[in-house]
Amino acid sequence: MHCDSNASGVNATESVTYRAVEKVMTNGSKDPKQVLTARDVAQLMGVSTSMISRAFNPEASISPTMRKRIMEASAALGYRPNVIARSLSTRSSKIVAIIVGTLENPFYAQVLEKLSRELQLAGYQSLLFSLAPGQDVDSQLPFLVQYNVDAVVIVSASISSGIANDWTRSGRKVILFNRTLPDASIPSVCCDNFTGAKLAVDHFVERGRRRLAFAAGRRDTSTNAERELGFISRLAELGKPFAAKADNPHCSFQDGYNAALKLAAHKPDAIFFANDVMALGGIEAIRKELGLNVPDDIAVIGFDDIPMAAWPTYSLTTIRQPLDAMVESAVDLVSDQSGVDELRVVHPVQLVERASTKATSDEKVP
Amino acid sequence: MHCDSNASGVNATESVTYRAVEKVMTNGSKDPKQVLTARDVAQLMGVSTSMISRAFNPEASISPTMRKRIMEASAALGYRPNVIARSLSTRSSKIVAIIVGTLENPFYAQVLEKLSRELQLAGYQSLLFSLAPGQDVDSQLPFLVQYNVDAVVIVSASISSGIANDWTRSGRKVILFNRTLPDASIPSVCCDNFTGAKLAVDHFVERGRRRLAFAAGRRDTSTNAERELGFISRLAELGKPFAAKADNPHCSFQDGYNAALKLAAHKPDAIFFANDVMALGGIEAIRKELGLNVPDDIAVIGFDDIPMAAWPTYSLTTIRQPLDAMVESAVDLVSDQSGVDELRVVHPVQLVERASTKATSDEKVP
DNA sequence: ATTGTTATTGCAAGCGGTTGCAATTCGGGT
DNA sequence: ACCCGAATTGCAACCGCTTGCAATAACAAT
Repeated sequence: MHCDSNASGVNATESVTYRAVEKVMTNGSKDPKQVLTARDVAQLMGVSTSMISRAFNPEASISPTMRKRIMEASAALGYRPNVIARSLSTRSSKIVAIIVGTLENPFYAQVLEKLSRELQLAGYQSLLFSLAPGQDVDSQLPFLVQYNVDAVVIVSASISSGIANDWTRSGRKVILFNRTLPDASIPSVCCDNFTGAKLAVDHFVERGRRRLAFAAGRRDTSTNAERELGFISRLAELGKPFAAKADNPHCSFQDGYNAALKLAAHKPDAIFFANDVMALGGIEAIRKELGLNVPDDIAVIGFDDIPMAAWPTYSLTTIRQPLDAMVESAVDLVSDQSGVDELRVVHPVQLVERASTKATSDEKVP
Repeated sequence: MHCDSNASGVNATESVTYRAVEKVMTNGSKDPKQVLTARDVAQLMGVSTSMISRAFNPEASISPTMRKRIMEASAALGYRPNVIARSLSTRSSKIVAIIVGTLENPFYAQVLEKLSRELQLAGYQSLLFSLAPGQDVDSQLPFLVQYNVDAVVIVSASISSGIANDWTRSGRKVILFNRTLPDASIPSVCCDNFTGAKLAVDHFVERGRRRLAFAAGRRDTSTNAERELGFISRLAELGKPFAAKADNPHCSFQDGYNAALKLAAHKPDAIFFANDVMALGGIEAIRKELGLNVPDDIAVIGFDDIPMAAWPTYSLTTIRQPLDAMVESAVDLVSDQSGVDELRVVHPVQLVERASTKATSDEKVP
């Protein structure tokens, strides 16, 4: 390989750039899908492909000048290492799978959006798996191994702990978002659902509500269980009676609507919904179906603080999940920066007061 | 490697299964992240890796019996070809990038959910790129080439046609969803925004509305432009006056809210919003801020038909986008089943009548 | 100048599949 | 039994990048 002049490393980026274009052209016409490879760059520069590789690997041993030259040439040529090929040798794809259920609930849409954004900032790309209703997380596992993802973030939906354990043992990371698993030692990031529910109870009680009801979400989610437990135990602590509770299969608007109707039979003056979407449904039912007023007849608190909770029509008091912080934790867990010691990250919540719990003596909301 | 007995290929699946487990075990303990490879299966069965590969490739030449044996063994062993490795030689990763803007608008959350689901059914996985507000599609391109995705579906957001062209020329597919680009020959799937807007006008006019206003969305989206054009041209056809128009930077709830207030100055008796989310914001403003009634004082029509449009409080008449059909088209384009002849797929829309446009003489909505 | 150290670089063997080509096997016809 | 073409299968060379190891270059010390 006598590869003429450029091995001398002339500083003239000019000439390099020119070659670049030329190469791209010839290559491009040969096979349209072909892009620049490390070898192309190596040949152009008169070095070995190893050096190209090392230039892009921060840990690798390579002289600063060489790295600089390569980086500049690559930039000029528009070369970027092929992640797919790289992941074959390194066994790390820099892609993480995000498994979500339905995005109907805006909270999860937000989660997905922020999570993928932050992951990208941390150098990961996200492979999206959205489960059809009733579809199991486990059903997606085969795909995950095919794509050898570095980590799996499971947002919502239940997962059989057995499988999850297998998976963690296989060296991949599994992170539960807004979910926990009782026994298993799977890292998770959640908010403090228990305390959140207590805050709701206290808020109701402080405002003179006496007949509190709870509209539960899906039975099989830890999130729901914790909120329910917080609600009930706080009532017990205060020696207050527990008006009623309704279970719901889907946590949807419609569920909230139905729950409100069902609970109405017990004449509650306050309802705590397992999440905001349900709360909105509940408010609809209370107003349109029962002809009652929120908050005068029935005060309402939700959970999540989705954007719609702030809309004037609903102006829903709710327990806010610290989404940004939670996402940040999740990303940390994925990139493993924080030690593995902290398996369960729990973020504090905050009650956001709006009109749906204005004290009875306050103004009326027409 | 004297790999004892099994080369004889006994039909007893029984024994194969047993070996399977054994193999997984030994392998697993050696390197936890290691999973079964084609060579493992090949060795166990006493065939070459080529055959394993061919068994999984429908086109390949392989005897039916052999394929059957391999498939069964693979199933028993839990082997699945590694897509990453495969894509290195085939240059087709079976992954498609979906680029979305914000998911705040539930319509796009729905699009994303369905699209990824259908793509998966068609054998693709989706790599998600969610753009931060103001971030350009082009900024994501480098990542796309790194992951050599088979196709890119751009949902929302504007894209510079130059880049898009480069990209298509490079052999990858680009598909615009709910967007078109004027000059370029980039395939797109949309609904008939133009006709949709006309339907809205007709609907208003039939119900005796005389002062129609339009609350536009983002200037730089084809979708918005088409809806606006349809609205204005239909009014012109009918010889009706055009009351007013408001532009909005983000298509958000807040934008709709503001637009309604701005338009109120022109005393419209009907407003067509560029999308549902804006329409909901508009209704809020009309009720809470202006103290007016929908539809008695001002009738409202939206566009998209998001789930919330059906909520009792809003009961929004809207132009429904045939989401399922659109997604199906997009998937077809990705998998290239349909010839490339049909570059622009346009789906018909449908007006869904709800309370927000009940004829003035009808009942009042309290 | 010579030798010892250390920092750089190149070589070559993978990573897990795919695929053109040659070798082998299998039927069938005569 | 023998030969021929078609159907199967194995071999080996990639795909684009990483990395252990050996070779070389660079530089300091004697």
